Formats: sequence, structure tokens, C-alpha cells
Amino acid sequence: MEHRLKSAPAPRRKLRDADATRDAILRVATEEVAAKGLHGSRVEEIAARTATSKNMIYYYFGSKEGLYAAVLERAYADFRSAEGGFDYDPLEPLEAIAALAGNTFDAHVRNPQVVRILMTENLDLGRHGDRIDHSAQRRLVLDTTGRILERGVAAGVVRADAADPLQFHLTISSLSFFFVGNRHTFGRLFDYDMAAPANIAARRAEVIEIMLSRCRA
Amino acid sequence: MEHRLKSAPAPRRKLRDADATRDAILRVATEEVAAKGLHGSRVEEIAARTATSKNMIYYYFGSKEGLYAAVLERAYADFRSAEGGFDYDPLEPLEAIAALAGNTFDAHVRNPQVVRILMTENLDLGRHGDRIDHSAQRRLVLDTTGRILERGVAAGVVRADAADPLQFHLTISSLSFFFVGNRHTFGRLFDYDMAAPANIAARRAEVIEIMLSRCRA
Amino acid sequence: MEHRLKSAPAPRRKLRDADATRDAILRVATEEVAAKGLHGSRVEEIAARTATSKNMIYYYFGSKEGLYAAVLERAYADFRSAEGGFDYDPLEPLEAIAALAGNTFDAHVRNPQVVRILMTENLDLGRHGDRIDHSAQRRLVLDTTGRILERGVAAGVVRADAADPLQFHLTISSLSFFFVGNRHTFGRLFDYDMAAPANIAARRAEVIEIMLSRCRA
Amino acid sequence: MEHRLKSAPAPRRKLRDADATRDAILRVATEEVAAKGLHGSRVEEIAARTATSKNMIYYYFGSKEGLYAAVLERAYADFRSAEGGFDYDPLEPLEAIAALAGNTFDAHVRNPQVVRILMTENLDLGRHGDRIDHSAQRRLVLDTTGRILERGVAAGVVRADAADPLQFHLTISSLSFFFVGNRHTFGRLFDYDMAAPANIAARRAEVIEIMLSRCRA
DNA sequence: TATGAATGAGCCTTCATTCAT
DNA sequence: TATGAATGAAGGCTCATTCAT
Repeated sequence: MEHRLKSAPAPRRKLRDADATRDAILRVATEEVAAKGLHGSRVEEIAARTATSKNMIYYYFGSKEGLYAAVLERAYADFRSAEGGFDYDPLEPLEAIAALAGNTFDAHVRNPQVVRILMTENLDLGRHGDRIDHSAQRRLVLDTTGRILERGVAAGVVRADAADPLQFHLTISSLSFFFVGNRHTFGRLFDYDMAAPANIAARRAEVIEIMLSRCRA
Repeated sequence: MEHRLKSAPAPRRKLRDADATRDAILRVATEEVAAKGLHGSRVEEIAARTATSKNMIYYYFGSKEGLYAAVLERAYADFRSAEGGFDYDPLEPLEAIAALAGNTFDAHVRNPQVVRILMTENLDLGRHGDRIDHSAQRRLVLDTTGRILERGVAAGVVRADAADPLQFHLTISSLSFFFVGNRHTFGRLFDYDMAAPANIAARRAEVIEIMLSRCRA
Repeated sequence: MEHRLKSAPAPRRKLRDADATRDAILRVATEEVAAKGLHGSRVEEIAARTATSKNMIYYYFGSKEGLYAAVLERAYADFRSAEGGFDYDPLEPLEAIAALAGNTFDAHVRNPQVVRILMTENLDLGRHGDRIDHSAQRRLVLDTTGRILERGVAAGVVRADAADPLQFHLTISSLSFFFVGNRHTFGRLFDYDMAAPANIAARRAEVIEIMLSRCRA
Repeated sequence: MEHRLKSAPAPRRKLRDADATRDAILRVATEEVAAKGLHGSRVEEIAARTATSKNMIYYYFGSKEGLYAAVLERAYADFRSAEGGFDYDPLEPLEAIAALAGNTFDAHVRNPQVVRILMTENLDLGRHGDRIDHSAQRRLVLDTTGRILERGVAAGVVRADAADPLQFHLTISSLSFFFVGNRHTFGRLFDYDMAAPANIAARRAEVIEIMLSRCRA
């Protein structure tokens, strides 16, 4: 109910809700890790940017590593929900390929933090990801991609040698991920602003064309 | 036996040679930074793995950042020499494209350290690369790629809309870089060993096919 | 005997009391700075002489400089309370001058640490003192001195040209400060023990006589 | 001989003269020690500001302490020559007292570096001065002062109880030294510019008057 | 005499983590 | 749940000093 008895003392602190506290920490930690990497982010700073204190991080996550593992897991989940949720069945195979490519590219552009966290994880040799169960996401991706490609092959519009879902996904991931993750080095090397909307749009079209060219029978 | 004739008593290699010392530090630092990133690598560790002591790092590079800048610069140079040095003029345009793609892919596979250092630099927002003059490398890459594509268009074997050297280079870079740099996350996600020679060879062929498909008229 | 009844087992004093810890650090730091100056004192040493560890210095004072600033501020405060707290109104003007001179001299002799800290601060070009608000102490000194001198002039016992409170205070400060601060150089130069009670007493009388001579109408 | 055969190569470095090198080092070291104290000055910096290299300091002075000892000794010598060199015999006793006071005050104002070095030495508990033979300077000071005061007493213009040369010298030293050495703390405390020529002149007159008042019969 | 290279000890500072309440 | 105080181990950096030439 919405009303509160007058005698009830106003809640002194902002967060008396365990989940809310946990989430707040996780959100801030994600930003910090994305911005500075695992080794560059500081427990102190994460705590300072939260309404709670440093000890809560240990209370909820056990250690800095534990917090990072949670950050990583959420990053994967974010990606999953950004990439998933589309129904490609109503589309013609080649239209579906174009849509899938565009959506994947967009998911990366819209989640640079996730890209950065995955880079951090790679620099750390994937030490933390092995605790995560990837089977669901793996199946989702391969199923979605596989169905489209199979339909295309069956319809004679997709080359049979392009129908490997893993290679397909690896290609579109590479094209999307690199564009976001290597902004600074590649952009500077070629004096090319990879955050400019016009350049993003142009690259998006090119990525779609690359995928179509590879697949088209 | 206790004594050893003529065997030098582990002279702890007093270098007394500026260039040798500097190079030794730089080499070890490159490995450390590649393995652990800028923030993860320790000056102490780098010194310990060198014949010299911690101070020499400051003597020659001024600071940890200065050392990192030197590491980064050398990484760029390494890449340049790995990618350059090929003459594509004798080849037919499409053959040249295939060769260029294969060589670029190989350069990445053979230099995972450089890939990792560039990832570190990206995580650091490219803060150090701005001191480096990239104009020579930029021209080299765009000239090489541009000449091949122009010849292809002129010969009618390359699509005019695929002849942008920057997009072309961005594509082949993405495909090569991601394959090496995201080994751990992507590989684990799909239970796919991206360091296995067979998988590397297969992917190499696929990358070449992607580039050809996109360009072929 | 080996055991001692009821004697606490050297509990290494876990303070858990912010003010007590802060004060303990400040007290030790004052001694160290007085003994060795800002640059000569070591954070390590200060920590070692405290029940706490090095970090607490940074926890409470932020930096070595911050600690020094606190030491300096307390030194000024110590001086203020040592010099203040006297009521000269009941005394005849010349008696008041003698009392003021004697008290100021005594304040210096009793607080050689403060003298040394002020010397350190002067060697550092007064870099830290500018953050301190001196207005209260300034007014206190000038008011106290001014009132005495004015009464003396009004009573015809003090020369009008000696009634400048700033000059008066500068004179008595010089005479007192130098006697404590330059013990080692002046004392050695003239083989004169400036810490010997008899010499202190003699000099005290001389200082009073100097002030009276200058002021007497 | 003055001429040099044409075949003789021009001297490559600036200083091939031992004494010149030694003096150059000593001069720079004096400035550094005066500016930053013994602990604050750096061997590296002193060397950098000299035409020679760091090793020369050790070649000529053995250690940083040895260099400091030389600096201190030269500081004493500078003071001696600044204070000495006057002949007070031609003057009336009270005129001589005024002249002596003024000269001493001027010597301090003109040699703030020496003042600072003596402060450093005091902060170091006079650890280095004990190697210096002060007897000559001691005699000079006491003789000069003593003769003036004796003449004054004999002439009936100086009070007998003011005729102690040590006390006299201590007084004028205090007044002069403090004015230069405590510029920063005293000046800031009272918002009083102790480097301003007008204030210096006024204080000089006051110091003379103080000495005269004390002595005058 | 003179120099660039090298050293070892130590300095200020920071960090992840835990304790006591 | 929550917090301020405390810790121990390092981490980056500097300094006086010496070696080899």
C-alpha cells in the first residue's frame, strides 16, 4: 500500500534493500571496469560512487574478483538480450541475413561498455569466463543463425559453403566488435572518427553488404 | 664435484651497454604488457626478469608510462614490418587481394603480443598513441591496398563500390584482429579452439573468401 | 619471575578511536619534524613510532605534506596558547612590558620544537602557512602589546617613538627566537651553552632590560 | 707561454681547471642548500646545474655531506668578511655602536643565503660545524665589540652593565638574523613585507636605536 | 680528470581486504 | 545490514653512491 503511518521514522539511508544495493554496486562496477579495466578500477572508487560503503562490496561479492565475475556475467547477459529478441522467420533469407547483421552491429555500437569488458576479459586470458555456463547463449546464437542459413540454402539463395553458422557468427562478430573496440587505435591511425554517426551508418551498410556478398548464391 | 674449471662464476651479466640494456628492458616489458596489460604489469617484475635493476627502467624510460609508450611504439613498428614487405604488383588483382588478406591474417596470428598491446591501448582510450606519428604507416597501408583495388576496378574484376581502401583495410583488420584478440571469450563461448592450427587454417581460407566475395565484380 | 599478575599482555594498543589515533600520529610527527625537518623526517619512522601503521597517516592526513600542514598549524596554536593567557592590565606599564618580555622569552625556551618547526617552515619559504588563517593571532598580539604601550605613553613612562606594537613584537620575538633556534651555531661559535639554566636566566634578564631600555621615556 | 701551436686541438670541455670546477660546484651547491636545505637538495640537480657531471662532486668532495660541510664553511667565511673589514676606532663610541649595528644588520640582509644555511645547520643540530675552527672569528667579533664598549664605558657614555661583548653581539645578531630568516612566517603572520626596502630601512633604524638605548649611559 | 651506466636501499603512496561495532 | 577504522603487502619512483672506461 502506498501510505505510511506518520509515526514511522523516515528511512535514514537511501538503500535498505539488499537487491537494490547489490544492483547499484554492480552498475557502478560495470562502468568502472569498462572504463579502466579490472586492474585499473579501484574498489574504493566503486564504493565512493555508490550510496553504500566499501564493505558492502565484500559482503555481497566476496572479493574484487567476485565483483568482476558478476560484472562479466551481466555483460554477457546484456549482449544476449541485445542480440536476441528478434524473429527472423517472417523474413526472406537474404533479408534475414541483412537484418541479423545490422542488429548485431547495432548491439555492439549501443553497448561499448560490454565490448570493453570483453576485451578486459580477453586480456585476462578468459580466466573468469570459465565459471559461466554459456550453453544457452551458444545454442541461441547457432540456432538463430543456422535456421536462416539453412532456409537460404534450401531456397537456393545462399551458397552452401557459406552456411556454417559458427563462421558466419564469427565474421559478423569480428566486424562489429572491432569497429567499437578498436576505435582509438584504428581511428587514430587513419584519422577516422569511428564514433561519428555518419561513419557508423556507412560502416553498418558496408558490414551488411559484406555478409550478403559472402552468402549470396 | 664442487669446483668447475674455467666455468665463469655466473657473472650476472653486467651489461655496460646502453642499447643492449634498453632493448632488454623493452623486450621484457613487451611480454609483460602483452600478458597483463599496462595496469597489470609490474615494474618490479619487469626489472626482475631483466639482467638489470628497477632503476634502469627509470633511467632509460623515465616512468612506467614512458616505458609503455616505447612498448606501444615498437608494437606498431612490428606490425608495420610484418604487414609490409610484400610486392603485390606482379599478381592479378584478385590474386593480390587474396594474398593481401592472407598475409594480414598471418601477421596477426604470428604476433598475438602486438594484438594484445593494441587492446590494452584501446582500453586506455588510446591515450599514448597520440604521440606517435602514424602518417607513414597510414600512407603505406592505403597506397598498397588502393593500388590493388584500382587495378581490379580498371580490369573489370573488382566492384567499384568495394574499392574504398579504408573500408577494405578495416574489414580485413577486423577479421584478423578479432580472431586473435578474442580467442578466450569467443572460443570459450562456442567451445572452439582458436589456437588450433586446423581451425586457424580453415578460418584463414574463410577470411580470404570473405574478402574476395565482397570485391569480385 | 616470569609471569606478572594482572599486567596486560602488551596489547599493541588497537586504538579503534579516530581522534586518539590522529592525535598520536600528530604528536609523533611533530617530534620528528622538529627533529629533522620536513624533508628529513620519514613517514616510515613516524608510523613506526606510533601504535598504528603507515597507512593511517594517509587515511587521516592524505599525504606527508598534509601531515606537515597539520603539524605546522598545531605549532602555531601551541605558541598562541603559550604566549596568550596573561592579563597585563593590572600591572604598571613598565612592569607589564617586563612581564610580557619575560613571558615571551619563556614561551620560546619552553617550546623549542615549535621554534624548530617554524624554522623548517621558513626554509620552505612559508609554503604551507598561507593556508592558515592568522588573523586571530595577529589581532591578539597587536592588541595586547598595543594596549600596554599606549598606557605607557599616556602615563608618560614610555617614549612615543617606541610605541609601535609591530616593531616591539618583532624585537622581542627576534631576541627570544634566535636564542632558542640558533643554539647550535651561535653557541658553538662562542663556546657558549645556550641550554644551561644559568645562561638562560641571565639572557632572560638581559632581554627584559633591552625592552625596557628601548621603551623607557 | 701564451701562444699555442695550431695543431693543438681546442679544449673540448669548458672546465679543465680543477679549482674552477670545484668552485663552480660549491657555488651551485650553496644556492641549492640555501634554497632547499641539506635534505631537500639533490646531488643530481647540483651536478646538472654545473658544467660537469655528478661524479665530480664525489671526486672533489667525497660525499654529499662533504659538499655540505664545504658549503657551510664558506658560508661562515662569507659572513666573516661581510661583518669584518670595518675600522671603528676613528668613531666616537656611540657612533661606533650605531655603525656596528647597522653594518651587522646590512650583512644579514645582503646575505640571506648564509642565513638560510645557518638555519639548516641549526636544524641539523650543528652536526657539521664542530669540524670548523671558529676561534679566529670568535676573537675578531669579541675584540671588535669589546673595544668599542670599553671605550664607551671609559668615556662615560656607555652603561657598565651593557658592556658584555657576548650579550651585545647576541642581541644584534638576533635582531638581524631573525629579520632575514623569519621573513616568511613572521611576515605572513602580520601581513608585513620584510623584503620591502622601506620596511628594511625602517627596521634598520629601529635596530640601531635598540642597541643605543640599551648601551647609552 | 671526466663520463655514461649501473646499483641497492629506501621513500611516499596505494590497494584489496578485514575488524569491531 | 551497515560503517569507520585498521592492516599488510606491494607499487611506482628517487636518491646517494660507485663502476668501468
